[in-house]
Amino acid sequence: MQSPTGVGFLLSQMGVFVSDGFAERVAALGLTPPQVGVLRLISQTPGLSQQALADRLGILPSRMVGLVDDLEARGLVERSRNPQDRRLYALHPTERGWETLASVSVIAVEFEREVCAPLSEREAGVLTDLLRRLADGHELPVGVHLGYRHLTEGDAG
Amino acid sequence: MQSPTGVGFLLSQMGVFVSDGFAERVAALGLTPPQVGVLRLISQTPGLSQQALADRLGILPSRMVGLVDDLEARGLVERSRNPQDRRLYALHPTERGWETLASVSVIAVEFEREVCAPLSEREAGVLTDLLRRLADGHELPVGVHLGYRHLTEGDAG
DNA sequence: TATTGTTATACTCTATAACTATA
DNA sequence: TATAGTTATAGAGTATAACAATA
Repeated sequence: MQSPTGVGFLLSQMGVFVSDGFAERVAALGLTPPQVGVLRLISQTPGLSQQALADRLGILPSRMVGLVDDLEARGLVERSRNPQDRRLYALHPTERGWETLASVSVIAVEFEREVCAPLSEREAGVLTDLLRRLADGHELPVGVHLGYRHLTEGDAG
Repeated sequence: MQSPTGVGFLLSQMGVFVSDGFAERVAALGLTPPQVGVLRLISQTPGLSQQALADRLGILPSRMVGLVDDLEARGLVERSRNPQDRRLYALHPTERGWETLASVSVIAVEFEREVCAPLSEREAGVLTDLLRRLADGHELPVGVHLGYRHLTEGDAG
């Protein structure tokens, strides 16, 4: 921990607070944050294979198996074989998957409101802008959470 | 994953980025972030017992044992028995412990500079202020990192 | 021979609970 | 009997490496 009053410490502290809060809220839907991330990406580009998915999220293929297993077991995602290359799956959200994503979206909007509650609307806007410029400046991938990636390829920091 | 453009997502994403970066940098001193937290608290209130320490950081006593073991093995912290109650230890930094803390401080200042590099000095000040008001508004303990605490007592979120 | 998905295994981190020594 | 510290065990989460099916 750096000086417990600096930007670094506050970012790290708030990051854990937000991550925990979000995890707690989507747990009400029976989901974990990594599952939500996978489900969302499948909805954005339906038909993707597991490894393509794993690649984009920085998750190991072996780990993706279990995540998709769970989503399939909950009836949120469908595995269909790609007839052109029967090694690949083509992943699609089910109707229930789309509904669940809508619920996640509602939760996210509400949670966003709670997180920003101590600030005025204008201040929240300023904060968003500053954070986005930080993320851009450090070349963080847009919309991909670092917490998903594996750390074996020297990509930490 | 909330909407990958909102404050919540950005805070979580930047939080991981900063935590990883800090961990990587103090690893050069042979330390982990929890060890740094323990060492710093011992320096702030020397003579504390292990359980008092554990209490303040939200760490389990059994976990504190290993953390102090490591710090002692590296010659950064001394365990001396409290003569009034021989069940308790009194923990103090060694001279090398104080030196290491100074090095951590240098690392932290430098890292703070790197994190804020994409912003002007004035903007970094605004960001600090907004983050501090968020942390205050959500009643996050000052200077205690949530990542240390155990989650068994329903205190997540 | 290379690639997708899978499984089996190991490793890290941390919580739980039982133990000792002091009080 | 209660408390500080310790140890031993177990559980969650994730990485590594070997494997089967398909190309």
